[in-house]
Amino acid sequence: MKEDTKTAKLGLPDDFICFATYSLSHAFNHFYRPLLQKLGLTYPQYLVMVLLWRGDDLKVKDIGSKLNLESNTLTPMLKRLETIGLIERARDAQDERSVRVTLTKEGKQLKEAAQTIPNCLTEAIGLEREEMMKLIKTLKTLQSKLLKM
Amino acid sequence: MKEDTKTAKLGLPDDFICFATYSLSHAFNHFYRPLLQKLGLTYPQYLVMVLLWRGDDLKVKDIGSKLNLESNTLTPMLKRLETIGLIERARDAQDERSVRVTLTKEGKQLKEAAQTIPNCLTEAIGLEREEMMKLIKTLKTLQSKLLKM
DNA sequence: TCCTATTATATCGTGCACGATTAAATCGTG
DNA sequence: CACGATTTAATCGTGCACGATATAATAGGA
Repeated sequence: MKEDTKTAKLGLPDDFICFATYSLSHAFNHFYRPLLQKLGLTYPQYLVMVLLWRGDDLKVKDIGSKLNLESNTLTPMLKRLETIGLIERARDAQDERSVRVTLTKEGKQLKEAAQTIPNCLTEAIGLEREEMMKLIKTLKTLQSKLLKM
Repeated sequence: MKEDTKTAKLGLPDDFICFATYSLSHAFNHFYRPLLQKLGLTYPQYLVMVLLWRGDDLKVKDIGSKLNLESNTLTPMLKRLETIGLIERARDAQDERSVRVTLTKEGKQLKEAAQTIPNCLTEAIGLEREEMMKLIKTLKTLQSKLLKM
């Protein structure tokens, strides 16, 4: 594209990488939207469901630390997932401060319908697994450096 | 709640590149927030300002195509930038469908205060220029594949 | 025990993301 | 020239992101 020459000329690669990430993040959102619409999920809701499919019965705190989100974002989101009948929320009997999140029968069943999604992505981007893992590692390294500041 | 538990041990599926991007995008947000707070800008607002600092007088459409955003997001955001006195919005005399966005004197002056931000990022991530350009190219390739679906 | 600090979740306000829709200007073709 | 199609912004509703704050439960120490 034209903006390549434009930005390169101005010598702001550092700005440019935040542009690239910002843009790519939206692109993933665009890509997933139609697939997730069939499941009745938004993208962040899908991430929560993936976590629960991998290990049911998580505290809000657990979900938050894995997705880097806090209760101000998660509480309303989990309430929506509860409203549509995919999860249940209940105070932990041992520690009433915590809320435990568990899958309902419907929530567990949805996993089947979601199985094809990762394959759709793999086909779309057409990267070898090893190449992809390398890229992911690079992105994670970058992220940890940013958050350490 | 230190970063090591937030990033290094992110319990997300390692083979989901979308998770890494999602997380990295938020990490950029976290990184920029305190720096931008001094300028009175949010992260998306900063991206718009960077575009305008690179080349003043852009149509809403131009900004949108570079940031992958549309008028439903941009119009309110640009109005806020106008309210705080950094930009001006005016219909294009040649084509009244378009709105041209230009920097005010204050908007141009803010560029000086923003000059240090890219250096902060460069120091934080510690990547060689060439390595960075390579990564950016990879991200852009990925994005174009996703959007082609 | 009581008191204070910490922890976990919830609430509120502002701003961004985006599908759907609307309205107006312009374009293209007959 | 006329008129339907396209283009460009704006508007609306819902959901997410997040700082600030509130509330209740628990932990730890004097």
